[in-house]
Amino acid sequence: MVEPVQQGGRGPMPHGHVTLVQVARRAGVSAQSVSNALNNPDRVAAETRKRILAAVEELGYEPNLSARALRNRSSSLIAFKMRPARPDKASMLMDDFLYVLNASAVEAGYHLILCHAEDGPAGEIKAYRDLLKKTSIDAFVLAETHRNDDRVAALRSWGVPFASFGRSWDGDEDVSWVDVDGRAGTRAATAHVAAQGHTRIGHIGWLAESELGQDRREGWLDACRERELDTDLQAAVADSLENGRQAAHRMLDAARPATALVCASDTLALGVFRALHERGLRPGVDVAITGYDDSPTAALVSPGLTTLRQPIDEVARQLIQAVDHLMAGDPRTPQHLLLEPELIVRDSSLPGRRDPR
Amino acid sequence: MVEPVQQGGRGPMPHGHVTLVQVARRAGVSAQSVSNALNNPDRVAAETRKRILAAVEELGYEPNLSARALRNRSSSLIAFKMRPARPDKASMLMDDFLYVLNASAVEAGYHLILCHAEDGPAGEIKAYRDLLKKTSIDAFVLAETHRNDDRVAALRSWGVPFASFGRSWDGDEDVSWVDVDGRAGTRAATAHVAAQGHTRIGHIGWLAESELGQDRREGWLDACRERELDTDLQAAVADSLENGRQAAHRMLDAARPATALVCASDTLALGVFRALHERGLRPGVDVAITGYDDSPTAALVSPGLTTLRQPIDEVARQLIQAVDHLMAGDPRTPQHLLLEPELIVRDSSLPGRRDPR
DNA sequence: TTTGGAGTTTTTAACGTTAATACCGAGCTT
DNA sequence: AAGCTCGGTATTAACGTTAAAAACTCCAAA
Repeated sequence: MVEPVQQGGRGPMPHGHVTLVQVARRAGVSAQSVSNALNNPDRVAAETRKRILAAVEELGYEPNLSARALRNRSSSLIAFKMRPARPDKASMLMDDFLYVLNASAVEAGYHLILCHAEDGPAGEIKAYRDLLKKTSIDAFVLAETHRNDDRVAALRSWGVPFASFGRSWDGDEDVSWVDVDGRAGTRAATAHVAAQGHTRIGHIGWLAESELGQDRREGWLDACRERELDTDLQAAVADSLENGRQAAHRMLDAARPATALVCASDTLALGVFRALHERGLRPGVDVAITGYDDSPTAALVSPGLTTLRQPIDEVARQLIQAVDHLMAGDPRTPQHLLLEPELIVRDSSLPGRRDPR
Repeated sequence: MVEPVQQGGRGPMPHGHVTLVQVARRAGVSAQSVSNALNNPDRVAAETRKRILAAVEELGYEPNLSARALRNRSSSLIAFKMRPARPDKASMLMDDFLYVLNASAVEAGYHLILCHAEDGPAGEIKAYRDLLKKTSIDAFVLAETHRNDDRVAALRSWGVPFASFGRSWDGDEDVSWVDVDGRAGTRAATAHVAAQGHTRIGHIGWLAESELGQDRREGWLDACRERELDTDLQAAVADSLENGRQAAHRMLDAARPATALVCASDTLALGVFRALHERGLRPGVDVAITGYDDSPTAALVSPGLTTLRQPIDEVARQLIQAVDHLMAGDPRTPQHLLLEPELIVRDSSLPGRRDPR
């Protein structure tokens, strides 16, 4: 594919692909020695190695991954499956996550290949299997694990290394995962509004089936209990703007209405914004609001939305490190890593200063 | 990598990878005949072919892509480079684009592999080159092309098929591209607010260097001229919330202030929201606003932001089709395809109905 | 002088696939 | 009957790499 290129200056650029054999000829050794010089440096004499590396440099040699994959059954590919973007959601940072995941993968000497599956969990497993059949994949990265995740079972039964963004909710110690402490995050958000003097703090969270939602709810409960505040204002709904809006109306219509609403997502929080808008109330000034995720939207709305920023960059980096360790047979694996989200305070939770202009 | 799996029911699932030779043995033919049965059906007798396909089915054979890549110098991989997500921007739909790009790629028998480059344009080209050196890539998909794009020159000089999201601004007819008609979109948005009776319509657009920004500005100019409206209210700024905010203040402070603002991005439009918020004015009711992109945020803010939705799903599909055609040596290539964005009308551009509740 | 390594390098073979070629028999032509 | 074409199939070789084994060199120990 790569044709003769006038790369301008800087050494001769030979045409076509440079192979081991060409490097070997140049250095006056066998192909195997070149391979060894690169992969098992201690097997070649220092002097020879220097000569070989010079030749590698000079010819701009890069090992061919297909050949290597064929021979070694390891492709230096890490697979990841994206979800379809739901239009309603406040953009899930997938974007950024994927970028860093890829960057980290490349840095560690891998490449990211995307996986695609049409339908539900069974389809996803089939997709993994098909991918494995046709091109050896070194490892998988999973996202959004849930209780009794079939994907985990499948990958494990195939003996393929993987790490998941999302802890193993069924307490399976044998899985490498990285996750964000939603409970601590929500507790921090709740503590923050409590510190503003609020005592009627409602929580708009996800359905009870959602482990993630339950985790976040616990944080709110923790903070309320620590302060002996009421915990009667809570909603468990599916994640959508409309549900957030309706839940907010309910909590503001209550006999003793909420003065602050802690939400399990930015999407829900923006639903609260809408409800306030409809009632002629002002976010922050009249009712304190916090979201979760620090989606791009949170920074862009007026007033800005107080929210929790997940360290997704770090999550991505650690996931790659985790699979890398797994592949290297690191004895300290499996790794478990629970990261803290960061509270980003904006005007939606602050009573004061309006119209800075 | 794939270990013995109890797949439960449905035929014997042999362990390890199934190879051509195994299928051949099962069907009582040579390996080459199996290969032909799959790749050159007309070279084998119908009867034999049937027997072979049965064996393929039965054993669940999938050709090994590494071996194929090695032999054919074609990997069925399509490479795409993501940009880092800019925090300030209203999420660029990359998410969705990438999802559909991958889905289409898989549907067409390819896989998407992500590319990573640290620094600017030179780094990107180097990344492409490195990738090509180590694993044959069938094609590239580029995004955000600009005038005199070095990447285009490089890929062409290497003879690698590629298609770009973004027309060839320098009028190079020899490139396959898919793009969205920003001019038509902005014209439609401007016409829409004009139809609401606005006559002082300002435009907040991007810097003149940006071909994309210039294209969108033309649409606004078109619509204004068609109606003989003033075109004195315009700003050319970098894409950020803050710039949008400042530009809006300027246009509202003018001797004859704007009553409607057509923006080149949702990010800028949200800057306008903020400016109005600071002035105690209401989007839609007091000043009509339109954005561009239909980012998730546009639907979530209150009031909803009128904006232009790019058919990115279609763009992604067409890009894959374009590279597919290129690889197939389709004589109708290169393809050029200019798609129309869709105006999404929300309350930010409508005077009436407040507080539906 | 032989033996035995240790250290270094080369040779061989294989990973799974497919283009190119060789082979084979049936049906033609001359 | 010899020669030819042709549809169908099998054989060979090669893509670039690396594990495994073989070979060679040098030197210390027996």
